[in-house]
Amino acid sequence: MNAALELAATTRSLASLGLREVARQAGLNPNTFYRHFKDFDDLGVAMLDELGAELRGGLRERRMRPAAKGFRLSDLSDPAEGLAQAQALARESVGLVLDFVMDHREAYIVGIRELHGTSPVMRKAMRDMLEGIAQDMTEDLLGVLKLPGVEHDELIEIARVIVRQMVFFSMDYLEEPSRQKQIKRDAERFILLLFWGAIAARQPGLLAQAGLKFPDV
Amino acid sequence: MNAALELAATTRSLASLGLREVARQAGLNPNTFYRHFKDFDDLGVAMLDELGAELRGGLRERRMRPAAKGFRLSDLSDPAEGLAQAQALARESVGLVLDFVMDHREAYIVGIRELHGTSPVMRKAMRDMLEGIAQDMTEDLLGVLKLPGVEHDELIEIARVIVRQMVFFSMDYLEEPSRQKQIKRDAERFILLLFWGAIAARQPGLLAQAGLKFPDV
DNA sequence: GCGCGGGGTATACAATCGTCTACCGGCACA
DNA sequence: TGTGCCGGTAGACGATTGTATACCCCGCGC
Repeated sequence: MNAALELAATTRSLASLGLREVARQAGLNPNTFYRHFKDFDDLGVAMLDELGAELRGGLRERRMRPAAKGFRLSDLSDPAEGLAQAQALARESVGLVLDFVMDHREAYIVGIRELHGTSPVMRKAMRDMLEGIAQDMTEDLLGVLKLPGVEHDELIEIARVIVRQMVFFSMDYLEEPSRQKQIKRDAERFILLLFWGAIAARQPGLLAQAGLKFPDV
Repeated sequence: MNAALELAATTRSLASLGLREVARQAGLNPNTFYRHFKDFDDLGVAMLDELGAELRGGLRERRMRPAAKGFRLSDLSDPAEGLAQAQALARESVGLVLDFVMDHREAYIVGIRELHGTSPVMRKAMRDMLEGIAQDMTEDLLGVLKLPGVEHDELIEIARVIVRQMVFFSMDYLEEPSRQKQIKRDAERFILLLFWGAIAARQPGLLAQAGLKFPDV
């Protein structure tokens, strides 16, 4: 698996790897590959299991860190408070994801490639992992902050959108080191815009005074 | 180019195509390839130029269609009116993109694959095209609707985010035909949430009454 | 009338590929 | 004490690949 990652980091595609190639890199006989994996998909899934678990676990853990925990408040009805928490949480989570991708540069790039890649198996595995992260995020958010009137079903939709958008932000972050601060800012802002929209959309009375009504899509 | 597209639609990756393979499919001699393209990147860019122009042009054209034009109002200061327009425009544009990807299924899938693919050249070409679409969208939006207080710089940020998110929505749309109505709804809702957030964030007086203030990121 | 170059072809080359069959050492376990 | 099997090896197979060299024909411009 290490050999495959090293090769993919330069060749930059798992599917395009030859099994002889990785065997050579690993200093093993080509046939030995079959002793461990039946497919290249098999290898890919195994790698994703490792790295994916690390990312997902890391995200959860860091969401529970002091910095985040400091914002844990019990049920609060003040929307402004909720928004302030959302901001802090967004900043924490964005920083965390971007740190992770910097720490696992090659693995991350290779992984993202598989997200729209050739193998249906890998595509599904990647999607499932992103979905899992979105689920985690929803759960954590529900526990940590109360966005007034925003329920689970709505929150997970938002979480999915955030996770997917972070794929792009992360790629930019890796590929344009000079713009990293700016990108981080944009990502945070994007998330807040969504929360802001979600809160406002569910507070009809709040904006009704101005003649505004969120369209019922 | 047709041969390459046909092959990529089944093999589903441009980079993984062999030049002998496409030559065979095209009924030509392998070496003939070199008479037209020096690289596979070269071929890819040529294909993207064709299809990309069609998508981009189609989008602009359909944004100017009667259905969209009906919503063209001159400078209006009523935010509610702006939001209603935004909704109609979002619906029109989403429908348009999703129609296009349905009409160019294979080409679209192949293209998206290159967005995070192996070749730096193709990646850049794809990014540039998406950026172009975002620019178009910004321009059109500025012409058609006035979101109070939302300026060009802010709008293009939103446009970029929308375009990228539509990449995912489109893939879902293609791969889960049974959920198409739902996906279309989600996409529209996502866009509205953004606009909603943008409007609200720029109307401090509007929500200040409720003690809300959009954080200054 | 001639040259030349653009599009197309034929053949050949060395590499690499995935897979098949067969062999082997060691460890677990009966 | 023996027997399986797990991880690793060796060699060979036919297929396919990218590219190099060389030949070809048609049409256009001088």
